[in-house]
Amino acid sequence: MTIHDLANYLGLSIATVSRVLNGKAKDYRISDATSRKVLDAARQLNYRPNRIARGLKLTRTETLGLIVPDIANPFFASIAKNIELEARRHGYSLILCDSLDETETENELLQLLWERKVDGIIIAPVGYHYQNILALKNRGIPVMVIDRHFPGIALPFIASDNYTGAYSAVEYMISQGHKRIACIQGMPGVSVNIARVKGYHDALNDHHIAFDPKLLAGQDFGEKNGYIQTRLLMSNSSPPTAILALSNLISLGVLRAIGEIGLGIPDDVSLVSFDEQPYSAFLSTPMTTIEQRKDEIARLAVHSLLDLINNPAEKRAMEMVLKPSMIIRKSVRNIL
Amino acid sequence: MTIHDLANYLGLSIATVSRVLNGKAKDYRISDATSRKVLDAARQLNYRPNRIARGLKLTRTETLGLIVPDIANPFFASIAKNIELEARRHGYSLILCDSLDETETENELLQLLWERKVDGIIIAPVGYHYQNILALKNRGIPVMVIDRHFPGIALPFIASDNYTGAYSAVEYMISQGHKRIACIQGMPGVSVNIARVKGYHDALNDHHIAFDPKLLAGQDFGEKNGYIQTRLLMSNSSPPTAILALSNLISLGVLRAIGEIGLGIPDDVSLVSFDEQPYSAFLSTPMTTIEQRKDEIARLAVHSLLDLINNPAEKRAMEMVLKPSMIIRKSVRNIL
DNA sequence: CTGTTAGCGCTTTCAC
DNA sequence: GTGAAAGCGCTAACAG
Repeated sequence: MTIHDLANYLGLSIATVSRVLNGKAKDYRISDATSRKVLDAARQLNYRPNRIARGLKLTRTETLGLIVPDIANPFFASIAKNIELEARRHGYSLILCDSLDETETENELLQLLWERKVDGIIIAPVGYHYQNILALKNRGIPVMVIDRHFPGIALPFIASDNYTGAYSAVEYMISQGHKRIACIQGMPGVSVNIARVKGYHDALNDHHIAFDPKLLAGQDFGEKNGYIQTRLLMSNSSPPTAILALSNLISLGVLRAIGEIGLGIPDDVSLVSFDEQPYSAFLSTPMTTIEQRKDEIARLAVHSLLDLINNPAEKRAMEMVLKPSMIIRKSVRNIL
Repeated sequence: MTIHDLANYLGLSIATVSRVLNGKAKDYRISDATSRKVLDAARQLNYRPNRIARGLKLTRTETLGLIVPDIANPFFASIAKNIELEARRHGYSLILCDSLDETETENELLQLLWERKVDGIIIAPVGYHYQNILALKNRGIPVMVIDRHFPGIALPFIASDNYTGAYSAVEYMISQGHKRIACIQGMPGVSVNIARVKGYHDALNDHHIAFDPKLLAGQDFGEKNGYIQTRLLMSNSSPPTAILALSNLISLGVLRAIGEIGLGIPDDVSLVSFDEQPYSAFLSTPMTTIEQRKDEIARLAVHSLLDLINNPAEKRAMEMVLKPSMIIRKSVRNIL
């Protein structure tokens, strides 16, 4: 069932049919009678336009690409959901790509999305490499970077104010009497991580607590990293009394390690984690977390991207930073 | 940069270029010299075929559609990840669609994927309505149903043995001395739910425990449902000593309710939940769960679908059922 | 061994 | 008010 079949059936030309179907009947002064006939027949025969053909002709696919480091991570899954919904509301479909947190895979994915002629890309990058993202943008395909980003690079982004998030978490722990506060970080060199570590560092500094390099550990946002670093940290001669985990997965690793050692939270160690999750309140100890506005990040990403797509003229750099909030539960002990 | 530009640049015809690029140099006895020149130029000029044009010509887009009820649910997020990875490994991209667990949305999505000419569809259906899925299959587009399915309908599916999962969970609780075992179910009428409820029912029966309709409650797989039903159940004149939650989200609701009432797990109520999660071991009480082979479901779904795509002749119905396993932790108390 | 050409299904300019 | 025809970028049948 092509537009041709439909035109034949109606005894009209495909041009007329196409015009009616695209709501351009008025523009071409097509008679109401014809219009109605076309619409009725289309419904009757259940005609659906071939979007591939349409895309080729219009050089516009009404498809967006989404690249995330790990769609199984509830943080990204939640963002992906909101992006899909918002995109669909505007007539766009989403091609989902998981980069496995690998730069090389990410680059292949970028190529792929180019070949597939998506109208725009939303990417939560691995974070080490922006060349290919920039290259794509320069080839004319609109890009929005979310979460991890590249300060100083002309790539529009939406991110949380990670610095403030970490700063206030540490300040809170200090207010509860903690002085030996460890930080288990994600990937060093990645903006999100840099900002959080700086927040950690500055909060310590501003409260006249010397920064102990031994208490800053870790190298990625995964669970295993949280586990290993906690085991290491706690076997230290003077272990920390509190830990700041820079991701939801890391804190799961902390939990596993602490449990295995036979210690308790917050009795033996206090914990604050980035990324609120549905289960955060129901953990062995309800966890104090730094929550990001996932829904807002998604909504803004789609809107800004569509804006970029529809107004390619405006080359203004967009940088949006959202304030996170702290949800205080019971994982930090007052030791004053 | 089209194939035309490339051909012009090389002083060759687009046919030759196309053939080399598609690895058909041998078939057409194209000289090695020409071949090499084409390949080199393609790399040099960073030529990438336009997949939209290719798709139109070949009536094959190398794209799969994935419809899930809720991509933010870690169960589906995890499946989606494995599907995306496996599909990509075979050269396919994935269009992600979230049906919001609504039949109407699901139907729109099905239409959309048809318009977009995906080569195949993997769908975790809402579960109430199979007509449109069947219609699509009959229109010639291969479909794989996963998770919830439609017994007796000619739609290939991959699912867990939910009956056995529930049966063994209940049997285990009985072995620990429980007799008043409640079941908080998901959407009634949905295959997954029916099978689990039947397993619950039969296990009770086989152990000579009368089924009490008051102890079977709930109407969807969400957290809120788990919460409400638990509150209701526990305010009963003779509350259950154990609860079987038919989804990961439901058990989160149970946890919230039990906490609010001021009771403890497993001291006051025991709990077994479907769907193992990364956090299951770290909850207030490490939770005993029924684990499904998410990776295997994903892998099989992609392989079977590609099989269907490549061998449309074989119309054999595929029905694959995977055994779940029980992970015993500490959420069930022995009251013997 | 390589080139010419006919579409895939659609939108839109130009013509009447 | 409507239609004919060009062409989006690609593949493959046919021709040599």
